[in-house]
Amino acid sequence: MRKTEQRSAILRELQKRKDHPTAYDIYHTVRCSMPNISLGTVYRNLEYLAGKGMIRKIDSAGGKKRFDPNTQDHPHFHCLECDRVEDIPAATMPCVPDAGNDWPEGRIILGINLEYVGLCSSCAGRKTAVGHEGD
Amino acid sequence: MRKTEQRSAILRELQKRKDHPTAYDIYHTVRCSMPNISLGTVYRNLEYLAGKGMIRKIDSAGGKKRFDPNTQDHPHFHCLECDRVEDIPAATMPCVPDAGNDWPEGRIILGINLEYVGLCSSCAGRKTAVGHEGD
DNA sequence: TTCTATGCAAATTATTTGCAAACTA
DNA sequence: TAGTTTGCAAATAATTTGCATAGAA
Repeated sequence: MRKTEQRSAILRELQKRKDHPTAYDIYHTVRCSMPNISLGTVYRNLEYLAGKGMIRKIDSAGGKKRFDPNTQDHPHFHCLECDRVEDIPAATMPCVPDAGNDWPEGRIILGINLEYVGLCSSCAGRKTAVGHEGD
Repeated sequence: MRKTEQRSAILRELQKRKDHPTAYDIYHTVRCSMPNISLGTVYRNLEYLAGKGMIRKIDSAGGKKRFDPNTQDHPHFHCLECDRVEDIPAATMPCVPDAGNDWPEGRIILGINLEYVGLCSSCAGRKTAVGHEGD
């Protein structure tokens, strides 16, 4: 593992964000201070860092992969309206039957992804407050 | 909504499977009895049926979308080794705080996706039974 | 110097879309 | 007949990969 400006910049950028950026999002931002960085490098580093367990890759609904600087198991919330992904406090994680150990039928659970889908507060407010059901 | 042979065949095929096929998997199978069906038709119908709530689309880890004839909220298990997706009885679903209603910070929860990742029984057995950690 | 990481572009993979023809109601 | 659905192929979108060169140890 070599320490490169690119890798540091990518990690630093991800860590300062609370939204859950895609590789392209990171690329787009890091590019401001590092105009020559390539999308491929961003993808490679994000993948690398996730492999090292320094960040977490989340497969949220919607196709694209997103990244999270928080490597601890915690739920996410995906808004169907604005497509944003928010964090949900880990306290609401399911009552996992022996995560990390054997489990029903001999499986070995290594991780959990819990995603709630629905409408975020802004989008929900916009729909229920006034009563415009008809969108 | 018009009833076409293709749509029926796709739905029928999905309903008879317990694995969680991708659009291509369905296409590949349905093709045996309906050689001219196109991938586009499979994608369109799967999307259509999911929209109608007749089947469920699941965004599992790994990039491709998979489909499930069971529309009820229930957990899935994704094997990191063989990439298979299995069903987990709904009984192990998390203790959801008012799913379907408002929730922390004004969100409205419409659905839940719970995915456990790890090693399925076969893959787990292969790794722990003999003690071949190296691989 | 040695070998990893980068930039760039081409290559893949998954999914979507346009359009004329086929088919259902 | 009227309007939906299909097949085919081209178009997108997201991600990966090959390769020569720049850069870190």
